[in-house]
Amino acid sequence: MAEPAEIVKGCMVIKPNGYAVWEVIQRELDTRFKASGHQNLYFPLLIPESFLRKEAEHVEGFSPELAIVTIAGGKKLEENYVIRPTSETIIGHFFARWIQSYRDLPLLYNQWANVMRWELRTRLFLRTSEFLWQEGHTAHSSHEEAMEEVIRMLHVYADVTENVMAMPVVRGLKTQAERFAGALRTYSIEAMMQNGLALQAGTSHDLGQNFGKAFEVQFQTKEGKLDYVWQTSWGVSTRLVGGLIMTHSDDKGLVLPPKVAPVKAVIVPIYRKDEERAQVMEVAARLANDMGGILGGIQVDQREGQSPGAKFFHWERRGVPVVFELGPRDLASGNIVMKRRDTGSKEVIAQADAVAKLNATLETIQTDLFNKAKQRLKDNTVLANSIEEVESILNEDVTAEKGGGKFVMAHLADDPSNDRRIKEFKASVRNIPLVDEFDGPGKCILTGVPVEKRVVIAKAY
RNA sequence: CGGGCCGUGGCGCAGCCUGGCUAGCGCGCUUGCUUGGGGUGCAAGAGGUCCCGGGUUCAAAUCCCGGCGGCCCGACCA
Repeated sequence: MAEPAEIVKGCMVIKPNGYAVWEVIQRELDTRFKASGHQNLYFPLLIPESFLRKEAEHVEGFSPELAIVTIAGGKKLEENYVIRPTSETIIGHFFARWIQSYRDLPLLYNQWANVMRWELRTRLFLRTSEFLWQEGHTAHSSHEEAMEEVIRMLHVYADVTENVMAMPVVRGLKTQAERFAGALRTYSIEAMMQNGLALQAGTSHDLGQNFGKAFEVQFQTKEGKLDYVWQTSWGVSTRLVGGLIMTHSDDKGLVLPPKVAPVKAVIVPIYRKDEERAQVMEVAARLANDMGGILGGIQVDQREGQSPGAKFFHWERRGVPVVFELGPRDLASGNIVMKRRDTGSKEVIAQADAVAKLNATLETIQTDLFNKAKQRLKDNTVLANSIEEVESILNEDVTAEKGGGKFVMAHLADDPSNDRRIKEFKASVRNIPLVDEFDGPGKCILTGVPVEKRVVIAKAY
């Protein structure tokens, strides 16, 4: 059916229409990675359990959700393997062997892979036990350089979510309580879904020298001294597809921004008799070719035995940005009917203008979808100046059946005890935005200590 | 690990309480005709270990016992 995926035993089956969207996102990310000097490589799925234990915080953070292989080849293993929940440890192991000198640095690697985290509660695309992702892993000779990388990749993620997926995000620093297990600092991009809930859409970590020390990744500096490398890691997953769906879709089905839509436009032919069919198909094929053809994401719906109405619904449900209707009436007039998926508006245009109109419309849809999402984010971001206010805003939303979730901006100190207090409201501190769009410094609403800026508090997926 | 619900053609379900004819409905599927500018209509047809095992009974999808599987709600999470 139209659903892009289904779930079995907590794991995801991604169907062609869902996977095609992921492929577009992959391509957009990958070209950006390459452009910033990264290379793809691949590490094993199975990681010796002992590797995990080398970084104390890391193993503590991931233990509860590990899937472990204890038997292989019919025999109990001397040492268990874990199915990778992420690859920092095995990569640390190899970095130690590959890096000797500052001349070997930086190492800028990325891997496209699947990982497994045994979640108790799964949700299609947003939280499944197995998911596809990319994980970037880099090693640097200084903390400054590593931090530049961390921030650079955060912006790469935001670039793709905002400019390709039309999904606006808040870039920021995670609180200490929320950071990646084993990292010094974690940055994230946070998106707001249509119901106002937050979705962590990507993370970028400053690993400091934690893994360098745990795996003895040392290098000789220019000055001839030994030092541990500074590492980063960053990742986004198929969760992005879920975010995309929940950002733009409506009651009729998917709505895909043109830049991620695998199929950008479909021509639905309308005819009664065979000779009409032949004439319509000929023009449809010509127009489709002019518009870019099948490789350009343009299709003619040639299926027999389906009424045009059924075809319209079919493509609408799948989120195709533009659907054309072409029938005998249009052949006579030299026109074609163009319909936008996002607004539902129909326009009769000259066939001669079809290519130009399509391209212009695709661009319009792209920017309209982004602006609409951006406006929603803005409208549902509110200030709070006391913990009571935070609570009441967050609680209001519980009653609102179709959402009403908010990004609550408040001054809050980065202290795990403060995070715990927020958790009582079934919400969390999403991040501390890089750019302060509000009123600057203030006093923590819980402790009164001075803080630089407001943090984002929200309920999240 | 707590609380609730459910296993019946591919999918969604009814039937079960109160046992009894050939196990039914919708969607989907196949074939033919018809229709076609927003889910065409008609006709014919294919498709079933009623989750598994045991028990009660003349008789079990239905009642009893045991098992297995799945879903939803809460605490962990990209």
